[in-house]
Amino acid sequence: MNGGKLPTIRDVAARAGVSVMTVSRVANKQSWVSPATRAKVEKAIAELNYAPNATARALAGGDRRVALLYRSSTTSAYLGELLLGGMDEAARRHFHLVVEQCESGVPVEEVMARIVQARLSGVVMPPPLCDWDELIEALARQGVPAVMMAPDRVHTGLPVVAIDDGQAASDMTRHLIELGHRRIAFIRGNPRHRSSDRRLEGYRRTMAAQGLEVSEDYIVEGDFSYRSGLEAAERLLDLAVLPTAIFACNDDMAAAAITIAHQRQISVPAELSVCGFDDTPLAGAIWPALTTVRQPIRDMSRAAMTLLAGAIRGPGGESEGQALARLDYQIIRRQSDAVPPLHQERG
Amino acid sequence: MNGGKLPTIRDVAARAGVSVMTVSRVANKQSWVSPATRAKVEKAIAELNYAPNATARALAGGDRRVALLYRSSTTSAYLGELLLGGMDEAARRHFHLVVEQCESGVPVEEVMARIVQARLSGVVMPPPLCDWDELIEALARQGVPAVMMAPDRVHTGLPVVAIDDGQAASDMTRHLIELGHRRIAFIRGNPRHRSSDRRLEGYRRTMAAQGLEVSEDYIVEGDFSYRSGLEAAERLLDLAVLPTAIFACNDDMAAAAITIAHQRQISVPAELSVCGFDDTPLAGAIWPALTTVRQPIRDMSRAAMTLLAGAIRGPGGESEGQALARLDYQIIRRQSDAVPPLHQERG
DNA sequence: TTGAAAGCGCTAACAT
DNA sequence: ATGTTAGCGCTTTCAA
Repeated sequence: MNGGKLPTIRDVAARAGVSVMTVSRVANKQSWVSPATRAKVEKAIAELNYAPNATARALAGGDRRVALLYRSSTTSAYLGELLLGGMDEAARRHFHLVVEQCESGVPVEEVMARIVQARLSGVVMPPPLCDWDELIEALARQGVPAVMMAPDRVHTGLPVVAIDDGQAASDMTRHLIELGHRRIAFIRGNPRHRSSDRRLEGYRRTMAAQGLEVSEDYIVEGDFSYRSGLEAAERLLDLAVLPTAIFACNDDMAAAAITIAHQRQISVPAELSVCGFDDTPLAGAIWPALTTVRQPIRDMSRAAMTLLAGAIRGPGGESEGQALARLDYQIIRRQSDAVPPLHQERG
Repeated sequence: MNGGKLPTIRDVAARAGVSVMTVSRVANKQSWVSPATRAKVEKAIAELNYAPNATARALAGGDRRVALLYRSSTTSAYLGELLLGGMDEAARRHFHLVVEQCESGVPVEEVMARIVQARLSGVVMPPPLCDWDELIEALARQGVPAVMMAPDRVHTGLPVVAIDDGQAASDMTRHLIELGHRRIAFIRGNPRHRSSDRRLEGYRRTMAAQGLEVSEDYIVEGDFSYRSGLEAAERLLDLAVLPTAIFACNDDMAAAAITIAHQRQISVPAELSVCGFDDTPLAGAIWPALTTVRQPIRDMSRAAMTLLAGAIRGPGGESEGQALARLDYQIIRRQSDAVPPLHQERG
């Protein structure tokens, strides 16, 4: 052995009787190498148990660093999903994936400085960062490729990965209507997140399409937090004419609605159906388990990496232009939705 | 500007009128540099907005790569917490933190090969990896420093970070007893996880200390999953003499117990108190919100990094010896525990 | 206290 | 199809 040290490309070259360049070519499955030479090199690689040194490769200019930006407000579960999705895709493309915290209190210039100094050749921006306009503009000015995950509004010229929020909300609304619900209430998310608006629109559109009037009392505002869901649900269940279903903009608020219903002895789903959005782990662990819309975060993160790879080109090169990955959502039906009370009587 | 390129150590040296070595010393706050020289260099660094290139630094032999190993069975929430805790600590110590998946199906040799080839100078092993004996032995043989997070049994000579599971369970049990409970049931976790056993022991010890007999019917087995909690709770609530409290080995199983109670119209906490362990996000989002023991995963991950740093020494150097970081747990009281029914009548 | 030289392990650009 | 020559940006000797 080489003194306890790992074999280098030079060791392989020596053993195979070729130059290091040839080994490099074989290792990168690049360029033309004669089958005979390739075989020799591969044999040497196998015998030495050689694996290229990622650091050296990166220094020499091969690899690139891309970052997964996140806000501290991101839940660890979401972050974990992003990571699990992004990692292998990044590795496959010889990207180094680094995770960078990025707070809103910090001035954009400072964030940009960090990004530049970290030698990042691209960034993935999950919500809510993907809606920080100043940052997006600064990135564009500096020519740092970025891909947005589930942004509120689609910035022209930027790659985006998302599901169709409006369509998903529409589908869920239709599902409730088909169950027989007529009085369906809606808990909005933070008004600054436009994804909330798009979900609201999907809901409105479908209600209208089915000829169902929506009282404005039935649309209450939340901010995606469990707490806000508590308040929203109370307002809803204080109404003179109770809704038979509540569709919340995310799972936390839906869980809150279920909690309030419990407290008021309103049975879910017998008397009240409650649906959420996101399919967080919470959805399966509350009682009754939540019917919700699943966003494939992990797949979206993977797709974001792929898009980012496309957007990263030679330094100063022009951007790849817009790209959009629309991923499939799924309505996960559990136990929080049912035929409304009136229908049950009739049946 | 240097043609759009980032300033290198050489640019700084030139501008400060010193050698690159001096700049390197200043950048690393190392060795002796005269205050005057240091000032000059720092000025140049500031003016150029210089930041050392981590990749180059790593290649030249400065930095080290440490890995956070994980199993695919790890929830993304847990992984996220590990990451959030470990990252800054790793960065502060000039460690590159990489995240590596590590399945149980794979032979140990293969895992070791990956670890060696990835040039890892240390690994953090969260559960359940920290209880894979063969891997631990292989790591020791190869001299790869590793620190265990919340392992089932304490391997001599290995750094460990954990909370006192037994004491925490004991505290929670005492809390229930002080509320007035006498018939306290226990849902165990996977029997292969000894942390489950330690929690059970803590429970048993405290029950005994208070002179309370524990029927073996009151101790049922789960495997940490929500599903298993469902079954365990059903067995418990099928008993002739119902417990007034259920203490589950983790939050998922506690949530399951609450679900079953709901289904049987048993009011929680009025008729049945339910407590969990871990304080996952789930705990705060179910109804009633779960009283549970909080493990400071993030802090534990941070502590693990610190221990790992201590364990990593010059190549072939002797290990630092054993180290143990015992972190503080906390009993988070929410709404799932209360005085038992009988006491209420008396009061 | 500071500097000069020699790489770390690899790849890009040019030979051949 | 394969080899040669230069570095990438930093740190580590060793000298001054």
